[in-house]
Amino acid sequence: MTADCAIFGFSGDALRVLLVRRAVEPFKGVWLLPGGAMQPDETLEDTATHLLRNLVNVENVPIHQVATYSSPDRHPVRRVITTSYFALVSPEDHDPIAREYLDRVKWCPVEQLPELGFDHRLILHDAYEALKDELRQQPLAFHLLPDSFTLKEAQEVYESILGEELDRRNFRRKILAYDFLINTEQKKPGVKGGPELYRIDDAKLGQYLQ
Amino acid sequence: MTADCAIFGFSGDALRVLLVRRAVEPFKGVWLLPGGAMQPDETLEDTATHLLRNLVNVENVPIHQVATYSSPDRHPVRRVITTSYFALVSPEDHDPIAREYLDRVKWCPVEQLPELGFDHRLILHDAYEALKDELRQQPLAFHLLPDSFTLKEAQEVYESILGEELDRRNFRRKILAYDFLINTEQKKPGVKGGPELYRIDDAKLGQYLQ
DNA sequence: CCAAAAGTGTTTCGGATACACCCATGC
DNA sequence: GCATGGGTGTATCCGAAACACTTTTGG
Repeated sequence: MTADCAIFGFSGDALRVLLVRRAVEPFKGVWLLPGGAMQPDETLEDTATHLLRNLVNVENVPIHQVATYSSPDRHPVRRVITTSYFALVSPEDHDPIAREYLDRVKWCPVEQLPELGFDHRLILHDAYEALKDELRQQPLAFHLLPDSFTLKEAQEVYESILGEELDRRNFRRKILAYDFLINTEQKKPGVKGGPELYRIDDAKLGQYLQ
Repeated sequence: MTADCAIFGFSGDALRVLLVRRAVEPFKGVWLLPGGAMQPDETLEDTATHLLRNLVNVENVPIHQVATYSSPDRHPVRRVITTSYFALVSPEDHDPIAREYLDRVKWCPVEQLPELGFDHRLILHDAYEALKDELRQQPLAFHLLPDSFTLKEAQEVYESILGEELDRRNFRRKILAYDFLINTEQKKPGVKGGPELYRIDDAKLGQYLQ
């Protein structure tokens, strides 16, 4: 029993997902989603949370269960049932660390995926769809932004995740309708137009999540 | 590793869910959702499908995965991870059969649930929410109806599942917008108003499912 | 005939979309 | 000063919801 995690990150340009490369057989040299075996006294959520801590060194990032995959032949050697999760983090937080049975770790743009081992292509596809569904229903991407940010930057996060362009004015109205956005009354220097900087009221944002 | 299944049935009056009562310890005499252990060469979907065949003798009923529960203490004796599914069947198809470690099986109205063992109250709650979400998005309840039926009967199925009353005219327009409903040009006798009977084009209905 | 239920069409509302103008800044 | 981007408001569209009248049938 394992937990596989699609760790999505936004780095300022494109949405990326963390991939690892196995250093041991089977599937040596093949790219995979990071995964870990569930330990005797932990939940699958614990397992996924440990992955996040070990690979990208983040704590308290919400994880979302997606689905469970149980085909008997999905792993060529032994029976492995896996439950998938997704999480959203900022890649800058920490460089991913290759360790144990992995020899490489990389942030891969979701539009330029290599071949993935096992059934991880399917798992990633399902996780990405779940991420988009969630983002359309609740504002779960604001922890990717710096302490203060412009609405343009927030919009770029949304567009990168959803993979589509959004109307600037409609996006603005939609997220300003929330009350967790606080106008700092300051303008971001060095940018034409002088965009206003906003920050998040964490307590109020939390009310919209989950 | 087990699969637990919330088997929902519509019997003409209210939405019901199939509950079983354990005949052995632990939790002897306690009501539960039916569940089964995954066998070595089957998927969890297979396990859930076998439950449906053994308990209510139906085949080819679509099942929907809901979530996986892995808390170490959810089962008092040993570690059991379970993946939940829901399915929609017609209770008239077959009387449920008590066998093996069960001494009773019943169709229980979802509004009058007894105490459930383990964490099955939570599992059932999640499954019911998933059922409602799915029904709002796709017409997955028409196999509960007889070969020919009135729109009123179809509406009652929807209302029982969703637990809310629907506007007759809006409901009518919404489902007539689909092209899988065929007017048989016959009227149902014995009912005031002389409602028209419809039947389903299975091939076209299938296009809207999944 | 009359009560009850079925068939039909219109209005309204809210959210989402599309779109145009003015203002602020960097160069 | 001018090109680029930011801030603001309005018209439109679409699906959902609310709603009233006529027709058909059983009693």
